[in-house]
Amino acid sequence: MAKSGPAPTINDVARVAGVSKKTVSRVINRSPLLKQATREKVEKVIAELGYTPNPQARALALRRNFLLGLLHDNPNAQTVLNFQEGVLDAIRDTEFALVVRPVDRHSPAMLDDIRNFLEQQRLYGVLILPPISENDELAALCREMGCGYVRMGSAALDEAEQLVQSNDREMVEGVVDYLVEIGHTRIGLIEGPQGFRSAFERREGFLTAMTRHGLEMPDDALVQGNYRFSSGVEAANRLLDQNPHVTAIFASNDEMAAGAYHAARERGVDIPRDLSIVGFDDSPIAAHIWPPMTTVGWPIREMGKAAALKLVAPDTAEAKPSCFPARLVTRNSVAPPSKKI
Amino acid sequence: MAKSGPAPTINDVARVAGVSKKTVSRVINRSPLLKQATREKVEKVIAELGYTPNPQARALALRRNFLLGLLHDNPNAQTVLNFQEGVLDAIRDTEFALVVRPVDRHSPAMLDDIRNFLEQQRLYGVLILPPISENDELAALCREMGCGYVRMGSAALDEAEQLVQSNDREMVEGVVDYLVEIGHTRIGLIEGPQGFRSAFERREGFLTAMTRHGLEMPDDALVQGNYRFSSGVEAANRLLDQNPHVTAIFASNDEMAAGAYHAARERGVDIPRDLSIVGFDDSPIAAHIWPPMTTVGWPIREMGKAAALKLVAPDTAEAKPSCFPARLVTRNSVAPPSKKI
DNA sequence: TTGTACGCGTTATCAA
DNA sequence: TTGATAACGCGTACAA
Repeated sequence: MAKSGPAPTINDVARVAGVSKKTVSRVINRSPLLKQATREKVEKVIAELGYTPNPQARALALRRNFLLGLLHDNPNAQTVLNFQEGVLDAIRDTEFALVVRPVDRHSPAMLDDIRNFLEQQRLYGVLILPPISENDELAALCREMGCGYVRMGSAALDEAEQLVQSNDREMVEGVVDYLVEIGHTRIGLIEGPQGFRSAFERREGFLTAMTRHGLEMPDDALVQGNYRFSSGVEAANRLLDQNPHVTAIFASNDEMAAGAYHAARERGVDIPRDLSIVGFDDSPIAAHIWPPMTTVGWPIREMGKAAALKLVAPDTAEAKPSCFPARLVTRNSVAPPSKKI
Repeated sequence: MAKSGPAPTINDVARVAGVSKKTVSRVINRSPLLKQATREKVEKVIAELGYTPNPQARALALRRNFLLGLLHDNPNAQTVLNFQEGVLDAIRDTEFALVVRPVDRHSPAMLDDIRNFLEQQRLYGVLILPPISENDELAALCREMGCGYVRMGSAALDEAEQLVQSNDREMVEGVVDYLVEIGHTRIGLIEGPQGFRSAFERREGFLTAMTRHGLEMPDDALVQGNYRFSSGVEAANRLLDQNPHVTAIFASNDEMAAGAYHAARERGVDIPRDLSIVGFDDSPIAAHIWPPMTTVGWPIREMGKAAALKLVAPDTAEAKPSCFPARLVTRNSVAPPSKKI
């Protein structure tokens, strides 16, 4: 280790090693055309001095920062944080750091804001979470600015190099299959808001499976929510107002599913005896609510890690996959329909 | 607005304005010794050209980045994200950006990691969330590195300039007062883990109030958890194993309180008829669980904003307060004790 | 395979 | 009050 004091610079290393600083620079940047002996000599000095390159100087010279940006528009907290953890798994012990940037997709100035942000920060690349990951103009902006990007989504939004996705549609088909298998025929859907690709995919999966099973899907069995708890309450109330009401509900996310729980409780409808509920996300609420909720869980942290690796180490094996299958997490909110209804 | 192309630099501004670049620099940095006319002339050119200083170059010259760091060790997701939102409220439309850095307080290398991080990134300042905000060595490290810092906590961990805190102890006293007022005398406490100042403060508040009311606090009415759901389940089971059991439980956070809900349900203990429960945090689970939970909510987002302002604009009024009182959020998990027990 | 000289865009020193 | 010039630490032509 070096003695404390002003941190050693590339010049110190060059002087001590008896080479030019360009040679040191080559070692740092893994230039292939270097004699092995030189490289080792320099590396030894680097270790002795405890030298690390100054990121600010590099950023200035390269016109590019060793910073990854996380762009998101307020999906649920757990998703953002899990993804963040994954990104940090990927860049741990590297020179990269993560800067977080929430944006407002309803603001007309959003794209300009992001443009300024990218122009200012000169990011190495950005990771974009849904729902703004679905905005193609934003992706185009990144390309135009020469900023790497990876989008996270529920469908094939982009090329594999710029994408981590899950198989929402297929998973929801599986949910319906499961419910039908144990006897449900009247199944309600609480779908997510317009303009969210995840909401679209999940609805399509739902409807596809219903059709495949030859099941009717009356108009009033499909209610739209906005991914918030209260919209789940309202939607479930609409579904339960009918007589007879559906025996099972799939909600497009856990928060709305929790809202459906709430509505059921207020009416004295027992879960799962009188009503089965399945959510999507496997957020903490799903495990903590009573009865524990059956839901679809997606590997968000792994997706975050892979997304970051696509930017900082695109050639590693872990950076290759772009589809991350979700899985059904079976708990206690589903049962066969009771006969009495 | 400027035409697109390479962004204008300070040299462009200087040339067009017919001054030296140092003068432009003085304008940017609000140097007081500038003739008003010169300043206005330069500012006009800056506006015309759409010039903004290059952060990388500034960072290199100043040896300091215009970056705020958020250091946290995995408290709950909602807390981190709310705080983050507050920080971003504070730095919106400024040159600052936020970099997030989760750390592992159990790692022996934590302090070294953070030291490297600070040395590398040359942050303007860091915001530290509990529980690592309680680590005095970490604060000392920041001072040593010349890095501004603000800690968030449940007590007066530091000087007002480096602190945003809530009044946990007092609030929990209020919770006990409330429970006693409506008739509870046997109240259980599920406390947080050792080494968390928040856990300590909340316990002290609890015990102080119990003593003040002349109420007994048997050893088996106090159970320790670790702030996780499952520990809340276990703790509540211990509390409910007793006969007669407590008529009310205060849990040191919502997640454990939700665990207590779970335990109660499994035993057929009705909330709030047979058992009142109060949590702490006002996290989403509190509003979404059944029955909606009475809990203590603290203004995390405001705290985040104030904390950031203490670093970037310490002289503004909003940066002054360091204590942010929590408040009791009354919902439906509390009722007078039923007679039958 | 290695070194020299210069550029990146800003701030700081010190003299005018 | 302003300006010339030298840092800041690293990368890149281009030459050797």
